Amino acid sequence: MEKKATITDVAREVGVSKTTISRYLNGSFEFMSDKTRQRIEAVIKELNYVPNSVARTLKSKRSMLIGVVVNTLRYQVAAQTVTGIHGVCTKNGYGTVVCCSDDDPDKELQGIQLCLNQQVDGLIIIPCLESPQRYLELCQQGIPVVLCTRRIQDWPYGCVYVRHDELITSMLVHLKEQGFEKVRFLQDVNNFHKNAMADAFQKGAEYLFSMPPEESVVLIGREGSLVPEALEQFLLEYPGRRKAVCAVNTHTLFLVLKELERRQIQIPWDLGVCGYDAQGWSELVYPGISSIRQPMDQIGITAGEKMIRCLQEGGMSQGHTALEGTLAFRRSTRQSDP
Amino acid sequence: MEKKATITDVAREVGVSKTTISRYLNGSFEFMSDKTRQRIEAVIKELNYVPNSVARTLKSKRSMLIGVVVNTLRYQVAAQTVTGIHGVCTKNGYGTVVCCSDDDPDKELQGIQLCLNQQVDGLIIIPCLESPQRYLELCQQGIPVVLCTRRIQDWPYGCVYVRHDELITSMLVHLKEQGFEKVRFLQDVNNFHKNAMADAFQKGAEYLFSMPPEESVVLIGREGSLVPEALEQFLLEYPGRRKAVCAVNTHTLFLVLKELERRQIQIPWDLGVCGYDAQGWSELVYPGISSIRQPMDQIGITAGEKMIRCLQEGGMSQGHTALEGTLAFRRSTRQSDP
DNA sequence: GTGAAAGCGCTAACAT
DNA sequence: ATGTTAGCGCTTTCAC
Repeated sequence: MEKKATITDVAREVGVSKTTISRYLNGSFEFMSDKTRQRIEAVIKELNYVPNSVARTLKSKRSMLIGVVVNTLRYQVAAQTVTGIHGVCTKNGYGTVVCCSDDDPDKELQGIQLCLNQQVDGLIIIPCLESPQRYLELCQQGIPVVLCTRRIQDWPYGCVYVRHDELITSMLVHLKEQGFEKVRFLQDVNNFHKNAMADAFQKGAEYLFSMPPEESVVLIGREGSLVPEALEQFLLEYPGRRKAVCAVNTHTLFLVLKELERRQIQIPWDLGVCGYDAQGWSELVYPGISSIRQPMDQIGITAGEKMIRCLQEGGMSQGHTALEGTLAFRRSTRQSDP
Repeated sequence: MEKKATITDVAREVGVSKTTISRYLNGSFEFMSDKTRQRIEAVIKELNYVPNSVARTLKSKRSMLIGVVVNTLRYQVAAQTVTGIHGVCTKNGYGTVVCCSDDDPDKELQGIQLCLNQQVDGLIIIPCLESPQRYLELCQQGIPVVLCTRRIQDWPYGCVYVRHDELITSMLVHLKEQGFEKVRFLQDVNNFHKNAMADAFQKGAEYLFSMPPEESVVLIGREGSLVPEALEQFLLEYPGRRKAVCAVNTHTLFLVLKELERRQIQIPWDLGVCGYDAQGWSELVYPGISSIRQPMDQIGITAGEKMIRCLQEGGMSQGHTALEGTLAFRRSTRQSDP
């Protein structure tokens, strides 16, 4: 367990000052003799020297680290986004510090602070707060921030999101076309992002199905424990009408399908079903479940690229990028043939 | 954009030396007057002072950071493990630096080095190499290492894994009992972990089904592009015999089911199907797919706890923990009733 | 009980 | 082309 070599060791061995070594490390060999350069190169290899980035960060205020604060890693959705971010960062020589907020504002703050404390050069956040204030303050401190996945009003810097309102509206139009008469959105928790989705749903349901807002959305809880009740109730409501539910995320969709199978509800006869699906399994579930899919990895990649760009150019991140999701219409929302 | 307060600011404001503040920060108030302590407390709050952990790390060689190097984040499996690790670390005041190896030994090394460079206090790794050497060297450098998910021979320190051989064997016994006569394991890539699983399958297939090893396993590629061919071939082989396939992971299982649906193959009549499933969707796919499930979050939690413990006690990580996976036998591997 | 002083390993003026 | 010097913000002997 030999001590790791430091810049001093290298300097001594080469016979120059630390400054010269530091210059070499930072790529300013413009005014450096070829001989010195080669000598340094050799000694570094020989001593197996790796610059200590903690010391480097302390002095230079640049850590080559990017902070990533996400709501969760548990589900495919965020994990893939992180994968995308991570890939881009690594490719550009940046490391990542990943924190989870669990959609708790306090935890989010802790995560952000942990990152700041590590002197991250930038922050990519899936925000759990609707108000941009907290994130704006970061920018005022000079830390570039890219927001992703969730859309925040009045955010003047870079962000990447998916147009859920369009996706949801298209799905509603499809349901209408297929002859459904009443619809219900199964929302798990009350956060601004899910609320925005529910909102789009309510608007569409009001316009297309003449449903009052309070009738088109139901909350089923973080773990989806209320899914059975929610379904039971919707099945009893509007007797004789053709009804369809839309699940807010993969997990909810899964629970819905499980419950419907348990109760032997016939899809789409007794009930039409659609929802967000990150994995594609909905395609395989009888009779083929219509789904909404977001390009998660693309969100991550785009967010990462935005961050890298603004880091290279200096300044804040820029530009809102709206990514397209995709809809798959399958037999679970067809009223025609089984 | 006010400058962040430093220990010097606090010391000046309180009217003591940096040393005293440092003592306060490190919790050695034993020899400190109550008055001083309270005064410091107040000033810290007033100045909104947060100790700079980079400086702290540089001096003390402890970063309160744990490095996590996983093969991927793309899939549920690893992402949940990371979630588990992250939760435990955060709870104990540690941050995490996450790196992906993509199962590439070079990238893994890069990840490890990035972590070391950030002076992580410990490393939790899903190893992509079968040989313990690289990981042992870390320990020799004094960095505690916990290996997880994949089992490495001759690893004397802490590790957490699942007994895949038992799970696979049980599944094979089940297949035998259900009257299947030939089986095939669909492996995606050739790494030591997947090979160990394939190995267990081959052993079991030889013993229970009298199949030579080369007949019981087939490689279908990282993206599973060979799934159609593999299935086609297996369906043609052993005419008249009852056959079943077992997929090495969720993605492969998904592809298998998709292809079988496309070809209108009747499960389990034409072919029995089972495999690893991380999400539970297999339950919903007709006719109910038998599955193997690993307790991913538990792996992460256990690994995290092992790390924390050895960090608190000083010394290396200890103990092999084998976690139990779970089997679900469903109609996709029943020969009796549909 | 508290403080002075010497760094940790590196960078960045400012020389030369 | 290269070196001198003064720190970054903190910890840690050792001294009082």
